[in-house]
Amino acid sequence: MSRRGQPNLATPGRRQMILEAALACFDETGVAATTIEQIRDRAGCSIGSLYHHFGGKEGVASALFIDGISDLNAGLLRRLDDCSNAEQGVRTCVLHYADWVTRQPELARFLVHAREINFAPEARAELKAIYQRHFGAVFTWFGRFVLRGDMKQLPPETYIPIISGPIEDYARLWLSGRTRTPLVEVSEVFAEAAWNAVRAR
Amino acid sequence: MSRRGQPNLATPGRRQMILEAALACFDETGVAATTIEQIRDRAGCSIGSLYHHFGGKEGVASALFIDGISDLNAGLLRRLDDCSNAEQGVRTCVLHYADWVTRQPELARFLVHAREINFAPEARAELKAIYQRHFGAVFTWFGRFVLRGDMKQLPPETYIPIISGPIEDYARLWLSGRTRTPLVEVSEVFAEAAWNAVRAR
Amino acid sequence: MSRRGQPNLATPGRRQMILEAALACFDETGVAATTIEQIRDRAGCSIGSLYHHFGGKEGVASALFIDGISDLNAGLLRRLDDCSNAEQGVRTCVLHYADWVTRQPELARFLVHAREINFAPEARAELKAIYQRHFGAVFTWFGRFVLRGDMKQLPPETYIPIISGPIEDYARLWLSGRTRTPLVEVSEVFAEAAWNAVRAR
Amino acid sequence: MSRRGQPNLATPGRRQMILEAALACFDETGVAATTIEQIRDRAGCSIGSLYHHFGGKEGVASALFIDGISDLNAGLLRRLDDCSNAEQGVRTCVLHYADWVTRQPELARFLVHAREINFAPEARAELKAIYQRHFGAVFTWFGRFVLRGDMKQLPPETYIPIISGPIEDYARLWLSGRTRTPLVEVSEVFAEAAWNAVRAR
DNA sequence: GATGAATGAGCATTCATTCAT
DNA sequence: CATGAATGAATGCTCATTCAT
Repeated sequence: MSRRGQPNLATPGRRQMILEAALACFDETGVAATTIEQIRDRAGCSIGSLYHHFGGKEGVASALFIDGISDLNAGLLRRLDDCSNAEQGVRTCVLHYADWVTRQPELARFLVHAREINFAPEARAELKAIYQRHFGAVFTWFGRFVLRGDMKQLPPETYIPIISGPIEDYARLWLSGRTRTPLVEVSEVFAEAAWNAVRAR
Repeated sequence: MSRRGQPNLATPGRRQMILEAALACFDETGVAATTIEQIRDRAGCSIGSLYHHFGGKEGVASALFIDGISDLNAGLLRRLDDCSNAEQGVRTCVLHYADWVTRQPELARFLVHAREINFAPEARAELKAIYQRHFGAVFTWFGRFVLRGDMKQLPPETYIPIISGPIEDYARLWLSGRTRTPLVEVSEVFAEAAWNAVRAR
Repeated sequence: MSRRGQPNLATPGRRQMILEAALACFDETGVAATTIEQIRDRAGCSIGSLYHHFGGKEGVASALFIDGISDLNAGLLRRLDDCSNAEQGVRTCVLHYADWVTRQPELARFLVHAREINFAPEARAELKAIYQRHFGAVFTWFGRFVLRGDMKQLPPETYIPIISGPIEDYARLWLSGRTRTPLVEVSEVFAEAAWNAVRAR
Repeated sequence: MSRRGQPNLATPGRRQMILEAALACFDETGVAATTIEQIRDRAGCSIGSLYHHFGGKEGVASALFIDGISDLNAGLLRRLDDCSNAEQGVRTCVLHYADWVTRQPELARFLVHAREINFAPEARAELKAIYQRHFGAVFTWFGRFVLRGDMKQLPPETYIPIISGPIEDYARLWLSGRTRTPLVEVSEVFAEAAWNAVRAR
């Protein structure tokens, strides 16, 4: 998942250390409130090094976000490959999100708060391309089941909120500590609700 | 809905002008990035005046947020009063949110981005009380229908994400300009999906 | 010569103190190399105050430059008023420059090094207007003597370099300490040379 | 004119490429504002290489300046060799400067802005020696005509400002784009003015 | 000779907040 | 209640310079 060839595969390398330090800081303090100095402290590198590699806080946040969203997306597409009907597909969307968030809550918290990030134009473009590719693949996957009559025919832009909205909402709740029931204990409920919301009758 | 006795009901007064200016600034620049100076410019008042009335930027944001959330909540409870069964109640939750966001998008955008606000302890306490009162009333309203078997029996903390998650997700999409289809054109779809997700079979 | 109404005529006021401190710093260290901190130290004010009044180093330099050039120009026009023929006018241009530079060498040094200043667009516009007004007046004054045949008819843009170039060149030399002979001791030589360069034969 | 023995006369070599890149940068951005990084970009070399050859930005600027001034001076002495009287000599000083500036405006612009350069002590010493040698030769050349009574007897330090000041002033004007009339079109005017300013009557 | 990652002192700038008028 | 000059801690960022490879 590393986005650039590393000169040395053995050591984690400055780049990776900075990314990890930044994620921890963002998670504790929020992206906006985190200072370059805090990241520098935690990564144990110099300010110059940080700028050399990422060009600033936004650069770090962008790299982190793009890596994270790419991993989340790739995981879903892999799991959809093993599904053979609409219900499995819908449930997988919900369950994969719950699993992924449970496994890496810091990164999840970061992605969820991403609204604060001021992406540079290039990062913005890269993100847009990633989204288009991903949602293109997802819609292609589900399209046949809608055509076949297994799923309701709905305005296209409503499928994602209907299927993923509730589990994302609950994940936000859990990530922020406002509920203690783990995601995995309720993910089946959300999977069931999602399927009921879009299945054809 | 005004939270403090006003010395003069006729004039909008400094207080209100500042709140309006702040909302516009928050909407354009984001809460964190908005400076006192920008609010001052727009409100046409002095820095001192702003501090006199609200004690700082967070004070303005808190007042705005509490007024907004109170209005949103009160509206829902009023409309639930006119409902007589579970399906009407569930649909009303979705439709009221869609209506309210459509009528005051700036305020909605502000509430949605509220994560950035650093509420003072008192404001935090006031908010908590408001939420408890509100959700207590809402759960009381729906409780009998669950007991009566009209709605599924689910883990309590999942009802709100399941019913409101999708429309809130879509509202975020629309408020940020990433979709052009107005909320009212799809709110029926979300109301239907919500009801299907929680109705008993 | 103060460019803004002062709230208090008795005290020099922060504004003026900052200008004086800045001139001293610019003179010792050069505009580019002078730091805000140095000006702040010398003026005995806070950083915020400096920004409040001038918006940064360039703002201070602009104000200083505009005040200085205005004073230099105004003095010349006043002295030209007392001249009644071309020779007196030409000599006055040279002698006034020499006198002015001798009287306020720090300010002169600053004006001469002004190339380094990064004027804000507004300051640039104000300067342009000042130059146009000044040189308009000067050319009007001399115009009749050219028409009358007292002075050579030359390409218009060559008069100023020919008349003022030598004394300005020498002033630069003297201001930088590369010659020790005071301006006043040689200004008659330059006045004579200037007149010989442009007089009609 | 190369100042160090080159290992290879055929290729322009890193050294020359860096000098050319630096001149272009200095011309566009000014010496003080140009960064090592910009020069590196343009020269297509590494930072290390730049330091290896010149020891830093000032080193590049010094080399450029010394090469430039040497070329300008040498050209004048060559042309003075062909002159046989005072008037020809004076006119040549003016015309040579105009020609040289016209032929290499970027280098001329750089020499004119040289005030910003922070020469190293050795460079400073080398420059001083160059100036002494040059002006010694020039004064020797002109000396006999002053003694012979062809030129006015003036304070020695005023000759250069009087003869060269106007054309240098105009060159600055033209190099900065504030006048559009080419130097060659007015250089005769300045040559004439210079001669009139110093000729004996 | 060439490379470029690493360094960190140094600087400009912002902005919330105070308080005398 | 209103004003806005004054404050200065906090922060982002630049850029010359070093040095191991």
